[in-house]
Amino acid sequence: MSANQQKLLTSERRARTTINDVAAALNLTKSTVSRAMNGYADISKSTQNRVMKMAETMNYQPLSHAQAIKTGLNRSLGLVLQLSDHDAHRPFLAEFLAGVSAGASTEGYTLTLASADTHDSLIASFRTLKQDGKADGFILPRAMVSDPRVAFLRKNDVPFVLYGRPPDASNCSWFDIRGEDAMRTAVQHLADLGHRRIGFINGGNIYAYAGLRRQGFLLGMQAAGLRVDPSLMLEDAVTQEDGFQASRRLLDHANPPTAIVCAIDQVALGTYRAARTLELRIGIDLSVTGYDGIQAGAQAQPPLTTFSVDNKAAGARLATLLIQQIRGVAPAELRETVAATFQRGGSTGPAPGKNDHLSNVETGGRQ
Amino acid sequence: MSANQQKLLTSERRARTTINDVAAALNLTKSTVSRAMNGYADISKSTQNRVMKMAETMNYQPLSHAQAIKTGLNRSLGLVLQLSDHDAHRPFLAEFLAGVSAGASTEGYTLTLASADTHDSLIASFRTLKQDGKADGFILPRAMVSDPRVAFLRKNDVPFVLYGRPPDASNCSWFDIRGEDAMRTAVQHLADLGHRRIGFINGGNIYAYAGLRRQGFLLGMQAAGLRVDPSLMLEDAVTQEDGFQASRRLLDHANPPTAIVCAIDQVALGTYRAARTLELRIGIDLSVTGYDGIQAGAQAQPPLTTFSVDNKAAGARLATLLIQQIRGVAPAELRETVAATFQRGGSTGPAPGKNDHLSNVETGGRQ
DNA sequence: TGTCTTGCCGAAACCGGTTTCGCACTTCAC
DNA sequence: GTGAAGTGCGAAACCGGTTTCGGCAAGACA
Repeated sequence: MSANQQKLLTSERRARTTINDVAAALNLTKSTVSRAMNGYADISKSTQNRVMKMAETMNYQPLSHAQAIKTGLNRSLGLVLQLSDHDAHRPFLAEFLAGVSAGASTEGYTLTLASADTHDSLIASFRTLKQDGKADGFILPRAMVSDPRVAFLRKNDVPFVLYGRPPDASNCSWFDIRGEDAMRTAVQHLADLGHRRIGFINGGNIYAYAGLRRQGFLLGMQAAGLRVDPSLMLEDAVTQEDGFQASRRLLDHANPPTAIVCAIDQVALGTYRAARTLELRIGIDLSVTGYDGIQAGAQAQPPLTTFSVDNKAAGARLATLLIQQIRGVAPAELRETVAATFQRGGSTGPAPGKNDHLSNVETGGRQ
Repeated sequence: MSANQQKLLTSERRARTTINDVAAALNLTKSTVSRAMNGYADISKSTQNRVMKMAETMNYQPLSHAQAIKTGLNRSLGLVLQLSDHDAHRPFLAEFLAGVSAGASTEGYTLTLASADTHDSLIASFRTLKQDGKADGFILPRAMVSDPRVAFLRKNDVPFVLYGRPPDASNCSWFDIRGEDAMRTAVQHLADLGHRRIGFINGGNIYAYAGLRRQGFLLGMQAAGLRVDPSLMLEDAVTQEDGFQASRRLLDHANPPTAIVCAIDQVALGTYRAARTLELRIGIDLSVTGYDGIQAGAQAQPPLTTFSVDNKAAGARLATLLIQQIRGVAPAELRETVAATFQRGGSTGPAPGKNDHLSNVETGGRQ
């Protein structure tokens, strides 16, 4: 390469400042600079400060893949999309990914994305991503009850953080929204409105959240002093169509509920459809609550009473938890939950019925 | 490190086979192996074959970040999400990203994701991603008419591929769906059904597709021999609410259209709402077409006549185009378009009106 | 004053690749 | 038979970091 070309490179590609540049500027060797930046004990506090300051002013940041060749760590977080996931996941994806990458970038990390459609390719994705040093650890959206990703990563000692709380918590770190509290609050809210027969349509049974939300519903019923009718509790509804079918079953019940608690907004929208086919007015003849805070719920008529979830913030927290774990913090110490935000819409109203003095005159009970 | 620990590492972390292993197995030096794998001319065909075969059987693949330290290329594609993007983008994101990462992985590449909310952070994302060697090139979703990303990347000689065709095509490669053909087909379809007054609601003006689709609409009108009424052409509608407002304006027209061509499904759903408020029956009193093929359109009553787009395939193609460009193919040679798939729903029907012998008896014209 | 720590840093090896350079060996022309 | 050109590979430098090792100087202790 000619001197001219060299010069061109330096100016045009605005050559990065390397560790050598920093070392030269301080009259130190690069080994000293390296150890100073990594906080080795055998570097004096004063030189460490000098190095740090100089790195700051020279805008020096070590090249992650140059470090990776020796350390094996690339400063990048992995995330594998599963296309088989039901649609409820989709609307959040943009916010969630934005949150993850934002959280990662505040610590100098980046996000590496892969996708898988089959079960085998799922595990293979994790394997190659880790082996090729493309990811130092993984974020696992949608914790499942029996999670093959967890099994694989745990076995291979790869750091990971779950979005959700699995039943087998050993050596896991996680972030989650307390969906169970939301379900409990939903029941409370409905009970306060005078409802006594409350149905429940749970989400996907393979996911960890389903068990929690069922429990939350039961706790709410108990706290409100209401009897639980097992025939009013349905499981495993993840789409709007599922919600429609399940709602029809509940509403066709000999003694139908006056309110339905749904574990997922999409399902609640299915309840809207079911109510429409029966000419029941949502919020008057039938109350419904959801969970997730999707946009379609807010746009529905009437707006859905639900619990909104900040998926962007969740992604950001997951990223920082994972980074801490990669840096050595024990997984069991990295567990966090936050509450969902109750969002009252028009889909919940006073319980209808003859013995309800609150009910509107024109709102007769049905049958 | 003790010999024991060394052994442990080797067995447990299933040490990768390195270039040295391959060289040793063949009694060659690693420099020869490297040049053989990279197709240097000064390596004989026979040794190249031997090396390739051995690499295959030993399952050797060079560590991308080890190469990157010398070459600057990391075998990873960059993609920066813009949260400000309107919602129409969201439902496709999962498929699109899955397509990109799938396309990338077939060539041994991975996908690096970043996000930005402000304009400044957008360009900054590109800059740092490239400077830190986290991305060899970029995929730019949603080409804009005046695209700051393009300006920046072009100036800095960073490879990129657009999803969409910008007006200033110089030195750009792209993949796109021919939305203009779809608009033309939509008009043709409506004209065949007897419609003569056809409105048009275009999408976001900042995006490159808007100009193309408008042109397609006009071509369709011309081909059908229909007069274009400028007051029936509206612009810049990207949300359902936009579509509602625009549709109301069209339907409140003194001489309203009997059909509306929408450049976006979300907007078409807004037309549904507008029609409902005027008690117009979609597909009977008013025909509507969309574009995108979102799920909500298929679920609407009646199902939306639209043009569906395979975003997963698009993502995959974009990835391979970008990889080719990174490998040296000239950008101008990497341009591809495909057609959208016409999907007839119930939202388009015979034109209503007194002089239409096809119209159902009970379907009177309005006014 | 001599020796033994201790603190602090430089020298050099190393990570897994790429790339330049030069040398030995053939091939060909004369 | 000799020189020149061309072929095919090894040796070694290099990329930008990390990590081990060793040594010097200052202080501690006897």
